[in-house]
Amino acid sequence: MDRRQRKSREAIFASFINLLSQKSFNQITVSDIIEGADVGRATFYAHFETKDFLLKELCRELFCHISDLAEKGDNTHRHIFACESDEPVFLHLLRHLTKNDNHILELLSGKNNELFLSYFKLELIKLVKISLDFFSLKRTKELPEDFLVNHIACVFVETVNWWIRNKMKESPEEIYGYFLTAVEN
Amino acid sequence: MDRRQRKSREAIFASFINLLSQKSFNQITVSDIIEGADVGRATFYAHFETKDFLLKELCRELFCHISDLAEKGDNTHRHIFACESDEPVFLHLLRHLTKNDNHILELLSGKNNELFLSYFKLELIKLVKISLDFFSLKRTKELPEDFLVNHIACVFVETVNWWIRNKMKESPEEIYGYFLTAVEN
DNA sequence: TATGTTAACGAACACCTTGTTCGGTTATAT
DNA sequence: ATATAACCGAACAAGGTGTTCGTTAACATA
Repeated sequence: MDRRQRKSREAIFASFINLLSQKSFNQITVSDIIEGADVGRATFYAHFETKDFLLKELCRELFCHISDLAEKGDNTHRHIFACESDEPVFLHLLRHLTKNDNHILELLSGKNNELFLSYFKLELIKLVKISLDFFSLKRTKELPEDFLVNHIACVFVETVNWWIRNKMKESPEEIYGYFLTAVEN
Repeated sequence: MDRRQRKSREAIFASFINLLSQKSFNQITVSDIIEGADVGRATFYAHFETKDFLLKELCRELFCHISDLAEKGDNTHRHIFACESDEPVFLHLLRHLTKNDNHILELLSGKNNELFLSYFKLELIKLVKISLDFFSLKRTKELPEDFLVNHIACVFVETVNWWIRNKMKESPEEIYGYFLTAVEN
């Protein structure tokens, strides 16, 4: 990809992420974004069809890591990134959060967290569906499977949300413990 | 309140609710609303400061019932409405949903469900906080209290969400059972 | 029934945001 | 060195926002 393209694209993303931690998505205008990115109006529209598409692209980049995990489909996994661990996927995700790749913490705790949490949940559902056996729940049989999948994904998302809201004082391991307890493993 | 005021106000709400089940909130314009309500532009702004305030008012009206429950604070309750029952609050709420007061089902299942679910959750947290003793959880002590409150409220909201998404085939009692199982009571 | 008040009407308005266009300029790849 | 392709910046129409104001009609009260 042309260096100019890359630069513009990244400047737009950076400006967008920056604005997302200040204003709500609806209040952010394209003019705000291009001003922050120091990029011409036409350039913005050359890269992204609309503001909504920009958001979608951002989410895709943010959560592609989870999607990768989901495609692997094993509980202890190895993937593209540097991390080559054998710990459970969900603990692994929590550990990733502490690194704050791509400013994901700002996004998940900012004014628009609902927005990103719902994307987060969508990806998680795929992941849970695959690693369902990992959860040796006592009462798996009492609940419909898709109810259970949805339930587990929600509990994880909300656990993460709670963690971030409370300044992430706890360690990934502790939070992982909370998650397992809450989901009754 | 002046009958004219009431009529305008209700026409605006009705038009708004109708639009909410078709378009996403951002795409709905004030012009759409006043056209549907058959009301002058100036009239709209005499009633509501902006479109966002209209949304807030709507949520307030929708969930005031839950707030009332929360203020009572007892598990088996009696309140302003016709229903004078002694069943658990959460089962009671589920039963309310089947009546679809104020088109709440359309709102909780439409394109903007995230919007209303988050308001729903806010109110529920108050309710859960008060009726926490009702949940005689085995491991209450293992988790921070506010984590637990948040957790229970989320599980209820997501149970409701799942129920509605799946066309509400189950009875309120069944869903209540799912909820208790999921939250491990 | 008569009267003062209050809300709705509707048209106009200034202002802002969106998404597009176009000619000229500059960086990039080979 | 040259062709390509991205960027700039200014301008544009279209459409949404929130306000204003004179006029009309419904309401409450007596």
